[in-house]
Amino acid sequence: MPVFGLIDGNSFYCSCQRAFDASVRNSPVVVLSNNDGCAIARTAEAKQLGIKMGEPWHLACRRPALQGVRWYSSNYPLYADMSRRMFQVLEYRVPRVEPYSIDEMFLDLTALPYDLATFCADLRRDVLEISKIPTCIGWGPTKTIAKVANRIAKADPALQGLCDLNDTALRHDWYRRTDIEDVWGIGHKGAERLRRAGIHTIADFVEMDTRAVRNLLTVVGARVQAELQGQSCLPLADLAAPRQGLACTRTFGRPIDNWSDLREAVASYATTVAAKLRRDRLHAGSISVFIRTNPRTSTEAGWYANQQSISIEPTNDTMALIAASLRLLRKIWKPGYRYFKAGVILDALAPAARQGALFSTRDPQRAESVMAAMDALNARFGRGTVRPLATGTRQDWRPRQAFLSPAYTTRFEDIMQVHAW
DNA sequence: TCTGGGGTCCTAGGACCC
DNA sequence: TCTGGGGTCCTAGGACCC
Repeated sequence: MPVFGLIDGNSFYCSCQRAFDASVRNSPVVVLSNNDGCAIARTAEAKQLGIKMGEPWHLACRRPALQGVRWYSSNYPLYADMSRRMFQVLEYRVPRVEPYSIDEMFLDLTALPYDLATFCADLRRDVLEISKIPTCIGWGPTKTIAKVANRIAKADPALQGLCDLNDTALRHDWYRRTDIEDVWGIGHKGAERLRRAGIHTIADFVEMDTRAVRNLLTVVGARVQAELQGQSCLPLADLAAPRQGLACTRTFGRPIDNWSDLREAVASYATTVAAKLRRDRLHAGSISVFIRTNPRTSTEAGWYANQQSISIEPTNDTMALIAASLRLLRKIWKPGYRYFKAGVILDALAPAARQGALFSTRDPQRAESVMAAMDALNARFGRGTVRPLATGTRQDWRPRQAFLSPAYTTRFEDIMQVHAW
């Protein structure tokens, strides 16, 4: 019988901020989405004050009850690096670890020669001590059950951050008390359908006829059911699956109503996504661009959204991707609208093995050395040090990040200084 | 003034073919 | 008289995840 564990960082982004700023260690903390739009991470104290996930922050921050709350713009380089540190601690202690998201990792706890409750308690302590991230761990015979266990560990403080759902009787006791919507893979729509069929708890769901589940929720729901019944369908993935797509999409700091700003924005999104492509040593064979006005504030006449994609000769050259994205943008752009968001999406990714196209229109070697030089300079002196002219110089459409903390672990200028005397 | 970004997987339906 | 059926491939869109 396999045993899967799931460890996840409590209020992960907030905990990353707290790790470097002792002054907020006891305050309610909130981390905002890109563009400082809404709350996407809240500490327990912030949740207690009634701050909701996804709450528009420009409204919420005025509530008198939120006086003592501290908030930050999101700082992804910091969170990604903290995630890597957490992974390292786990990798050293657990035979196999599968990173699932920035703050969650599945653990292979099968046949460990230890008492699992003691082992996991020690694991939590080590992760907290070394990577400064408080966590919860749940475990059971399948990934989906481990997710349920983790959720219970998080919700019930009496459990001290740990929950064991290996035992069948104990599991069914929790199944009776847990809403089916709280299960990994059952979303809002699925739960609504199940409710209409009289299914409310996990206990109700595991007893359903499998064909009925398949009818209501397709094969995906049937797999969730099997996993909850204790039959493992989702193995631990040793190797990260190859990436299928890569995107850079952003809401502008202010609406854009002219071609030249929009062109700059799309060119710089293409530049960002091309750099990611090279970082992962991939080529893209397809590119799409979309633009849209704000559906919340546009009248029907003022609303417009469009998208176009094309296949391209596989490349990771920034200049080629800018050229392609601007050709697409030219096709969908219409004057007279206030655009609020745009994006560049790459698909048909494949390893960037050099495969000398017979009738290539570019000089791949020249492009490659230019890109390598650009990447090296940006790695050495900071992102955006060298970038194509097409990305503009003022860039005053960039998203707002008014409450950004330093990138404590990934920028030389931002490393903390400690004074001892 | 003001409501995120980046992914994966599945299905339905159209185009095309024999 | 009589107007099919079954396969593949691709894409758009939905649902879900963190």
